[in-house]
Amino acid sequence: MIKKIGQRRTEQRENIYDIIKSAPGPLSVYDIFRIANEKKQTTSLATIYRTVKLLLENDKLSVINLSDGHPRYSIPSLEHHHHFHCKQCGIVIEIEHCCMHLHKNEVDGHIVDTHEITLVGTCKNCR
Amino acid sequence: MIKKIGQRRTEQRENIYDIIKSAPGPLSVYDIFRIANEKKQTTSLATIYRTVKLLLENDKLSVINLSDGHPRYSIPSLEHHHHFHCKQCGIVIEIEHCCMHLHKNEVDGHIVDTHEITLVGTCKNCR
DNA sequence: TTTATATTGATAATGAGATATCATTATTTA
DNA sequence: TAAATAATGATATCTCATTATCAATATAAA
Repeated sequence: MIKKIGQRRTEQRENIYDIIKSAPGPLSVYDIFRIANEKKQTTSLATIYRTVKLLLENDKLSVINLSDGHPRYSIPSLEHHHHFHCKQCGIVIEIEHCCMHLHKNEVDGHIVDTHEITLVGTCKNCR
Repeated sequence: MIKKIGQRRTEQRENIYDIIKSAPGPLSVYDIFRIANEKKQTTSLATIYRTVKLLLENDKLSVINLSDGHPRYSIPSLEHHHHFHCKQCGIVIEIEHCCMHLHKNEVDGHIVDTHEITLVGTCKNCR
């Protein structure tokens, strides 16, 4: 249960936040929409976009961008972690381990074919 | 110089391929457009899109997707490598080293603030 | 050099994600 | 409970990357 989202507490916003919070990994807008429908919760896409934007502006969500072009949102966590992206079903799952375990082709029961690493910072020309 | 792109050899396609080949890292469509303009080469955006698509279909290019939503293209290389993404200027540079060097906050003179790792494969539910 | 046609450039059209609109509904405060 | 107004839902609109169109041009083969 989050303290406050926006100026009024609404069922839709609570539901959206809870869906993101209880997911095993970051969710896209359509993931949230689908899960809400499965739970028989009435939530329009417009409200999901509005709520996600609101949560982002208040630093209550973090974003990751994978290769499929759909940003995914999750509750920010202090722990350093990475993601597993299933090519078959598209699910994204948080991985506790860091890069030193990459030599194994299996993590938490998932088969790892490849990995993508992007270092982010300031290049030597911009220093 | 590439052997053949499409059915006819054109200056525009040669130029586009050369721009990608001589870049320090993968380029977006607009990167290519900008560089072509800087070189006083006449190349329309449509032709860049067409040429990139053509090269992709013939496995002469590989793609990476970063967090800004603009796919970037480079000549495929056999070596396993990763990318450095500058938050300031947006440039993407190939990095020779792999994950075991991530404990350093500097690579090739670039300052590394964070890194993003995505493992790609088949999740245990899809096995 | 001529002919056939692949390619280009300019621009209109498309498509999809995200946002804006606005009447209706729900929430908060008095 | 009533009043004020924030939020929702349905949908129109916007934005922007990408694709399609088509006349003009460039390339390759005869």
